[in-house]
Amino acid sequence: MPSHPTLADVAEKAGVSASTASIAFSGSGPVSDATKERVLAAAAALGYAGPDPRARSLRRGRSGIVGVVLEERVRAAFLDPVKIRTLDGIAEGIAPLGAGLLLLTDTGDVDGDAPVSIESAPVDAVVLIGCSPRLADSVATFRRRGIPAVAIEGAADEDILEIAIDNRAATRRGAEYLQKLGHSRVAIVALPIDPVRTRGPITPEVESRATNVTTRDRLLGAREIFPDAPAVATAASSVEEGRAAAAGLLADPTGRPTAIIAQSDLLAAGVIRAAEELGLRVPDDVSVLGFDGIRVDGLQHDLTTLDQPSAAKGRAAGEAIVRLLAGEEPEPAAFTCTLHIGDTTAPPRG
Amino acid sequence: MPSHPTLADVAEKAGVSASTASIAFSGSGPVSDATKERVLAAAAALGYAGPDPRARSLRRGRSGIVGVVLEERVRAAFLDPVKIRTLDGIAEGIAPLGAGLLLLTDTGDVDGDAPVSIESAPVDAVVLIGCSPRLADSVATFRRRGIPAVAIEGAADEDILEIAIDNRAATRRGAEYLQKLGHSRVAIVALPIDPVRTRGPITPEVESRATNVTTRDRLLGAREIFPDAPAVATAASSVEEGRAAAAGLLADPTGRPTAIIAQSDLLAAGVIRAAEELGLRVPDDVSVLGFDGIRVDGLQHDLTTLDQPSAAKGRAAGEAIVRLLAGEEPEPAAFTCTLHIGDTTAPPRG
DNA sequence: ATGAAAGCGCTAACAT
DNA sequence: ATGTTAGCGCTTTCAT
Repeated sequence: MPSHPTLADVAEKAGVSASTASIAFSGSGPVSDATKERVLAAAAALGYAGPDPRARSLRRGRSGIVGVVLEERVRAAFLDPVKIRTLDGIAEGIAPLGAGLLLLTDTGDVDGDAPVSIESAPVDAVVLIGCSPRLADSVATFRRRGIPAVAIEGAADEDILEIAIDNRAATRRGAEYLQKLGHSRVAIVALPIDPVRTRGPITPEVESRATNVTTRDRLLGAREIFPDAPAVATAASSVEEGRAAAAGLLADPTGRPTAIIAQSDLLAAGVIRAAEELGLRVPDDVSVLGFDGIRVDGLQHDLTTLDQPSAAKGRAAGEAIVRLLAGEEPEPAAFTCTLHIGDTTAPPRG
Repeated sequence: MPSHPTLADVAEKAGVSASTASIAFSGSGPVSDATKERVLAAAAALGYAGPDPRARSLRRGRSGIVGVVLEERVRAAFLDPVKIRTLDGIAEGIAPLGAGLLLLTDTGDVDGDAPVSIESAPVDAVVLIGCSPRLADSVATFRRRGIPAVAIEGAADEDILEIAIDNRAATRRGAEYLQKLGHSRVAIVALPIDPVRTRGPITPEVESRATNVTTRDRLLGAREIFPDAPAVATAASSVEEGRAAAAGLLADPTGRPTAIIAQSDLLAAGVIRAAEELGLRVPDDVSVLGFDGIRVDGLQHDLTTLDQPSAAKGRAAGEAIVRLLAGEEPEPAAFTCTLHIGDTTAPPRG
C-alpha cells in the first residue's frame, strides 16, 4: 500500500480497470452498482481521497479555478472597501461555476520564482480588477494562453471585455453640482496616476503620461467643468494620502480652493481631516466631494459622493466569465454612479 | 502551427529537445545562452506563453497554491472585518512562497458538481478559518490527500496544528471588568452556536450540542463570572442579528440586564442600536461589551471590547504553512486579546 | 458494462 | 551542454 494511493491502486484492489474506477468516481459513464460499490470500498480501504486534481485538470484541460488579478498586493486590496465589494460580487457572479477564486497580483515585480504568477496560474478564466499599468501585458499573456479575461475598469484601449462605470460622466455630474452651489476655485485630489505612484501636482506633462485610466477619466470629468482646477496625485487611496495632499492644497489662505474633488471616499476623508487640522470647517469653509459611496470608518460626516455600484460591477464580471466559459459572447457593460448629496458640500462663503 | 503550441512545438521549431527547451524556461539546469535565446525566439514566434501550469504541477507534484477554507460563503467572509484582517495576515505570512491564495468554502453543501471543492482543490497546503462544524471531515480529507493544514480557531479536538486566541480567558477578563463595575444582571448575545445557526435562548441542552468552538469558549469564559447569565444565539455576526437578539433581552423592564456581553463587535453595535431604539442610554442604562476590536462602521461609540490580534493570527498561520511545506514542524500558537475600555461600559445605575 | 490503449504537457533521471 | 526515456495520475475514445 503506497503512502498515497492512486486511482490505479484502487482499481487493482477492486479488481477492475482504471477506466472503470475513474467512471465510478466521476459518474460520467455507466457502471453497475455492484462495481461502483466495490471501487468505493477499495478506495476507503486504501484511504484514497479521490482523483488528484492536478492530473484531472491536465487531462480535462480545465482547472475549475477563476483568477482575480489585483493590481496591488492582496493585503492592500483587502483594505479597499470598493475592491472587497467587487470581489464579493465576482464570487456571487461565478457561483454557478462552483469554481474557486484564486487571488493573483500583478505588481510588476518580475517574480520569476513565484510558482503562481500571472503568467502561470492554473486558471480557466480571469477577472482583472483595477487599472494596472501593465494591463496590456497581462491581457496579451492571457490571450496567448487562451484564457478568457474580463476587465473591471481600466481597459480603455485594450482588446478585452470590459465592465466599466461612468467615471468621467459621474465626476462631471459631481463637479456640476459644485458649480451650481457657486464654487469656482476647485482643486482635485487624485488617485495614483502612474505605475510608480508618484505624488505631487499633476502637470500637463504628468497627465500625458498617465497610465491609470480611472484616475485619468475622473480627472477629465472634473476638467469638463473646472478646466483649470489644480490636481495633486496621491500614492494610494487612503485617508492618510488624502490628508497629506489636502494639507498642501489648503495651507496657503491666498487662493485657497473653496471645494475639493477627491477621487475616492478614503481620500475625501483625509481631505476633511486636513481641513479640520487647519481649523477649517466642512462644508462651511471647504466643500468636499468624494467618490465610491463607501462608509468611511470613523468619519462623522455624511460625505457627498458619487456612489458606485461596486458589487453589481463584480457580479456582472462574474456572469460574463460564466458566459465566456460557456462559449457565449457577453457584451461589455457600463454602470452608472449616483450623486449622493451629504453634508460635506455647501455654497462657498462670501 | 497549432492553436495552442506546446513546449514540444517550441523545441521542434528551435531545433532542440523538449527537455532542453524546458530547462531554457525554468532555468533549472545548464543551457548555453545561444540555445536559450533560440528557444525563446521560437516561443515568441509561435506565441507560446510558457509551460502549462497544469502539466507542470502534475509533474512537479506542487501547484503553488495555498487554499483558504472559509466556513461560509466568500461574500459573507468579506463582510466580516476580522476575517479580512486574518486573510490579510495569511497573505503576508505566505508571501515568501510566492503562492496564490485560493478561496474555498466549506458550506456543507454536497456540491458534487463543483469542480473545485474542498475535496478536490489543487492546493499544496490549506488554512482553515473559523469553526466549521464539519472541520473534522475537512481535516481528514486533507490528511488523506497528504495536504498540510493549519486551523485558525475551532480545532479544539482535532489533530491539526492550531493558531488560537484566548477566547475563554479573554471573555472572562471582560466579564470580570463588568463585575468590578458592579454589574450582576448580565446577559450574553452569542455568535452562531451550531451548523444550522439556530437563533434563540441557549439552554443547557442547546449548549451541549454546540459545535462552534469559539462561541462555546466565549460562553464558558463569561459563565466563569456570571454562571447564570442568560444567553441568546444569533444566526450571524452582524449588527442586525445583534439588534434583534438584544431587542428581546431588553424589552421587558423587569429584570432587565444592566450589562450585555456580545460575542463580536458587530453584535455589540446591534445591541447598542437596540438599546437606543428602546430609549435606553449606553452606558448609563446598559453597559455593552464587544469582542474583536474592529471599528464598527457608523458606530458613534468607542466600544469596550476585547481586541484580538487578527492580522497576527493570520500571519502566524501563513508562516506555519511555509514551515510545514519546508518539512519543519511548527508549533501551535495562541494569541492573547486585550481589553480595550471604551465608553460603552459604566457602573450600573442605582 | 467493462477493459485496453493512448495520451494531456511537462520535467527529472539518466545517458552522452 | 544536450538528448533520450520514462512517466506524473488521470480521463477518454474505442473496442469488446
